[in-house]
Amino acid sequence: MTGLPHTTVAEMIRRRLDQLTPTERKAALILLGNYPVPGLQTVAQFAKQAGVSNPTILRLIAKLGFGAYADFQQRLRDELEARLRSPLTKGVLAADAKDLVEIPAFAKYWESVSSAMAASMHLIRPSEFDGAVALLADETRPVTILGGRLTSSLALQAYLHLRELRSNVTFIDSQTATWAEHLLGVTPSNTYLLFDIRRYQEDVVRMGQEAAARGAKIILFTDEWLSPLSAVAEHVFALRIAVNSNWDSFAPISVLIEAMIARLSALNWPKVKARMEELEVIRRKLDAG
Amino acid sequence: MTGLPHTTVAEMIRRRLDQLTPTERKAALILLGNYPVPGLQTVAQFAKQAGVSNPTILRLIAKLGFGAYADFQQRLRDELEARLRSPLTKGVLAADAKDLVEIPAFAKYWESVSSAMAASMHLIRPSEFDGAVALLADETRPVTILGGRLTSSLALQAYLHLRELRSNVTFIDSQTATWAEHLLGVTPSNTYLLFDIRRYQEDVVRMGQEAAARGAKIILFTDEWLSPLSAVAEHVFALRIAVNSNWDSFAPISVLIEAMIARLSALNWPKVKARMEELEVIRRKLDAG
DNA sequence: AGATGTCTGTTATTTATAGTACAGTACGTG
DNA sequence: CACGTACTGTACTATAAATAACAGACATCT
Repeated sequence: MTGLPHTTVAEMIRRRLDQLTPTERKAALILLGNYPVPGLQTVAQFAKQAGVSNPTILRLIAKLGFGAYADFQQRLRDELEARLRSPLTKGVLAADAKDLVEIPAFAKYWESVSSAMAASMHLIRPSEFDGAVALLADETRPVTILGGRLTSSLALQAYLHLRELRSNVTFIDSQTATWAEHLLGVTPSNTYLLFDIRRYQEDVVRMGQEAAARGAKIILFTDEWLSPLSAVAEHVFALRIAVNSNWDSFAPISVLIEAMIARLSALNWPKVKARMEELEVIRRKLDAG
Repeated sequence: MTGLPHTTVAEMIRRRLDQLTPTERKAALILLGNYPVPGLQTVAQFAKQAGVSNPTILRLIAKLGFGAYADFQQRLRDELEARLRSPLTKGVLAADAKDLVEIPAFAKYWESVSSAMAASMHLIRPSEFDGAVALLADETRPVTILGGRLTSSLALQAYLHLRELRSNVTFIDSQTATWAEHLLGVTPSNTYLLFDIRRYQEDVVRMGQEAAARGAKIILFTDEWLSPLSAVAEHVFALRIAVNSNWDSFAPISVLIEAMIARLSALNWPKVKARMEELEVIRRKLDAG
């Protein structure tokens, strides 16, 4: 996370290539050829791959200015991380380092969120995603959406978008008093979209369990520590939401919702388009009147 | 070098993620988050980065089927080499996408959101960010939050979090009938937090203009095409929300909200902490009663 | 041709790393 | 409430690694 050196190891080598002895150069070229993988091996492995002896490698990295082989490897890993980092933060850090400007608070947070998002993406199984989308696409299945104290903004996001795409979508608000009535009509043909992250909210959990008991299929959005609801849910999406803050980030979950909406919308676009146009007409009428 | 195994370590982890113990999962997620760099470190470094103990790492890689940590690292290096050989266009995504027969829908969307977020980050001026945070931090200024038809989920997110941090926060819901009354009490000591993206919603715009006319300071979250409200707003955050979908992504705006919350929360943590603890006590009392 | 300096590999030493055994903790179960 | 089980970290050991010291080979210059 700290500021990266301006020059890469590869550059350092290229600059001093003619100052190296023949065997050292041999090793250096092997490194550049498959950069930076050979340098991530042990000295012995690197040496063997280059066809030189152990100390030659050590002398090479010493000439490059490293005090120890471990330092050299650390530098390679830092470079690699910066290079593989999601496009999100790639440019930012370099630019800020160049300007010698202190990284603003939001940029640090941004970076943290981006890595949570990258990690989260790997936690989604494509089949699970498709399964959930299929459930949501089925207009014969009413969809009910519910979130916790904080996550209800996510629930609302899902609701506001989903209702543009299809009918039979219900949002359950925070007024727990009304929840019992919602449960009354639950049958196995219901789909529940639930949001529950740490610290898991008892009433939401109970609500989900009851819905599941009545046969409803549940799609759950939770964190890596898994809401108790994961036991009864048909589809569980456990994302990485811990970030560099006292608060969890909703971004990964939010993006997953959007991805589902995008997919849903793309899958039956003609139908969705027709619906939205109709909606538009009605809205205009209401506004005019 | 012989043919590489078809499954990557990342894939293996994803498949068995639910069979891992909590701490093992923690380590696994760290690896996936900066894949594959953490795994190229020593066991001790990896463990420290993940905040787990040495043996946990070893148990993890044992569960993945590796006989020794060295084997595990060798596999990571092999993957990395194969991956870097082909033109590295899109970092992690591209490489992992190759593993799968075809890039899953959500991965494409993810990529698109990532670049929108990266672009958005550059559109934020640090001074503007600090200014807005300062406004929100000022408890003598009541904060009113309002969003449009779809963006009200963002408004709700801001509201739910902000009210944890400070008092005097109001959320205006979509019932336009009540809006006039909200305007009645507006003075120059009011702060309005508004969300308005294309296609800009007339009623929200009018509401903001009227509040501005009465002296309220306005913080506006909008898109790069700028809501008409930007003319009257004190602080304007114009982010890039267009993505590879029929719908705009809320993620950049959402992350900006979170960044502000995080900043606010960090700036006066003792006070915030005290408030949250008090809230917790009250909530428990209500639940019990 | 002999001597000197440079380069390189082999062997020995030391450091730190991976791996193991064990014990404490928390959690669920009878 | 006691028991058993699963999980996790601490302390230790064996091992493999990096590094240092040494010696031979080669080339170059006097």
